[in-house]
Amino acid sequence: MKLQQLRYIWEVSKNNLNVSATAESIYTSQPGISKQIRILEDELGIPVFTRNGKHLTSMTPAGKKIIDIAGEMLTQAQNIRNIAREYRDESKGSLSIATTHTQARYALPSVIKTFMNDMPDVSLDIQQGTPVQISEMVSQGKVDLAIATEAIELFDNLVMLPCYSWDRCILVPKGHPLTEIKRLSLSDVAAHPLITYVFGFTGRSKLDEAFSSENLSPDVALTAVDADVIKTYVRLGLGVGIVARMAYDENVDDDLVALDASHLFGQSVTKIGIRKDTFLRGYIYEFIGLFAPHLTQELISTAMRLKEQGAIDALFKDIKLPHY
Amino acid sequence: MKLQQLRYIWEVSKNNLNVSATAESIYTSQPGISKQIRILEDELGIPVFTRNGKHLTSMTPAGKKIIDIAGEMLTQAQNIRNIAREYRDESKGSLSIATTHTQARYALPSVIKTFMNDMPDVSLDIQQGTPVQISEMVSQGKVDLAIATEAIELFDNLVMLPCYSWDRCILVPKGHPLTEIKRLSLSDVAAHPLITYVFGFTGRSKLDEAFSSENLSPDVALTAVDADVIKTYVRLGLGVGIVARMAYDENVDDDLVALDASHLFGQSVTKIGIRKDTFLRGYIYEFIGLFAPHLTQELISTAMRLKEQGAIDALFKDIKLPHY
DNA sequence: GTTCATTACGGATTCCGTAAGGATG
DNA sequence: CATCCTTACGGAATCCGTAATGAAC
Repeated sequence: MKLQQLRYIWEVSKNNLNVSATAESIYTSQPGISKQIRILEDELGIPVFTRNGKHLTSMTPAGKKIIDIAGEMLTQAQNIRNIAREYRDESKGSLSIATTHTQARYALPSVIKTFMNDMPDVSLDIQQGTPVQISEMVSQGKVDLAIATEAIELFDNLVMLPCYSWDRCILVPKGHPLTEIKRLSLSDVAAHPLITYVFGFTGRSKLDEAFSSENLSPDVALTAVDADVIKTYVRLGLGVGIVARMAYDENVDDDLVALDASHLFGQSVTKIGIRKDTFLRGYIYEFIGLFAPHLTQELISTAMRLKEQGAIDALFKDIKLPHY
Repeated sequence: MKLQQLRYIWEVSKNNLNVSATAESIYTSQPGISKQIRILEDELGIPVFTRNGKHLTSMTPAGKKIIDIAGEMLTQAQNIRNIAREYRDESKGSLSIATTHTQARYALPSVIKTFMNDMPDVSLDIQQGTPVQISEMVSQGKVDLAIATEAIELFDNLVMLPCYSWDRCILVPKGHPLTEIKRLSLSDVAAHPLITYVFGFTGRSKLDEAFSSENLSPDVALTAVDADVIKTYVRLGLGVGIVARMAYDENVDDDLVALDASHLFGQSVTKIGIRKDTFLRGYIYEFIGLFAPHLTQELISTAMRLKEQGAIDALFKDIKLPHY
């Protein structure tokens, strides 16, 4: 049994059982993969894949289990390489982050500036996507970290670290009737057409919960994936915006008024997602610490270890999160 | 990185960093191991071992971590082989058990007879040792199961499955003064020289606890590792024996009297120990089920998964154990 | 007829053994 | 001087690419 062979069956399983496509994706020859898979199957004495003539049609039950374990072994092999690199040169390496527009635009810039200054030899790579996409990316090991408010909990090979909680505000143009009201109610807001985040984005679910709990069905005139777009349409007078508080900058957005809405909708929590079984380089702890100072290396390591169970829930229950 | 290389560093670490001894133990040449270790270190870019001239003196910090992970990977490789064998021929294979004299002599025979009848193609192998030795053996993967009352809990890579609880009895020759007493007390017993198990064996610790909780320090005249030896000396009139109840057979031991001692000493629980990260063949579940019917495949699998945490304690708290 | 996996084959590499060399205690 | 690891070297096995073959859709 060779690591290479395990890698091949694993890659083939991730490529719809298409050996040719797999060969291309990992830059090797197709017969090479075929051959090695055959050798492995011979050694194990069972087929890993079922074949119809010359096509791979499915995985055998044993094959499924074997491929799962192979995947874990490949992760561990990568961990060994990462440990070696960590000890070889602590400060060099790369860090890839997948996140949403909201984080990339408002929460991350200051953190990234500091990080790039502190760790000049780490190359950073920020990918953007929907919460589900970025969770998937980290789940598959294509990036190191996911930062999002939604969806991370859907992947159970991810450890979820709460970073900070935040509130929403209502954005209206100056002179809008809502600015006259001292303390907004949900029905005040629901009386106007709304402009807010697309479903599945940036805590949108909290909004829906709040309205439906009061049996309100507001007119959502327009949805967008990011606050900049929402602001643009608010400026055009198409409705009132509901965005994360941190998306309002009184210097830049001085033609708009941000009305406090923290009492209307529950707080949302932005989290970091990490694959539970990976070795984390020192500078990754560094980065997380900059983003969420309460997440010490100690705490993160414990969370990774506890992840196997629901036991992890208890770990964060006494932690006071920063609030924005 | 090759699995072979990982195996070499792992084996060397288990052989006091002696490459020659390692080579002998795994039937290969010493330069072969040296070479592969060097190649691995070159690839990783860091030394795994520290060297003083030509002697390996210790593991580097990175090396320690790497060897740990390598050990896990080797276990997983073995799991893959076991899965393959399981699907190839469910009923063939081997099962090795390490246990104590008490189990091998009194608790296991009927189970083993049934098992060998049910699974004629599984070759059984029973090893005997002290509780610590057998726990070590299963911890290192040299046997599949450990069965003992003591010591299993000391190894934290073992899952511990409670099998049955049992009581002790006091063995005396016929006509011994203790047979006159209706309900024995601890001080009654402590008035005579005692013959019982060696420390660290077969629930001996429960005995010590019981006596010391009443501030009694009995005269332990003789200790032995097994009940047969103890019985022999009781027959010679050298003292009263304290043995597991199951060790008294009224047919064979009709020259002795067994006095109930279940109220004097706490119950002991015999457990099975299994390495937490191994794949279990079907017939292993079969065997465990014969030994302890409440241990279903379902329950065992859950226990293995929960082992990572203390969470496992909760799993068995509502299970009613068989009692002997 | 296109897509896809297997078989065939040759060259380069790797692996592993024996033998010799040099350091440690 | 006995023990132990490293280096040197040669034969065997392995790996991986290209080219040809044949089955599936």
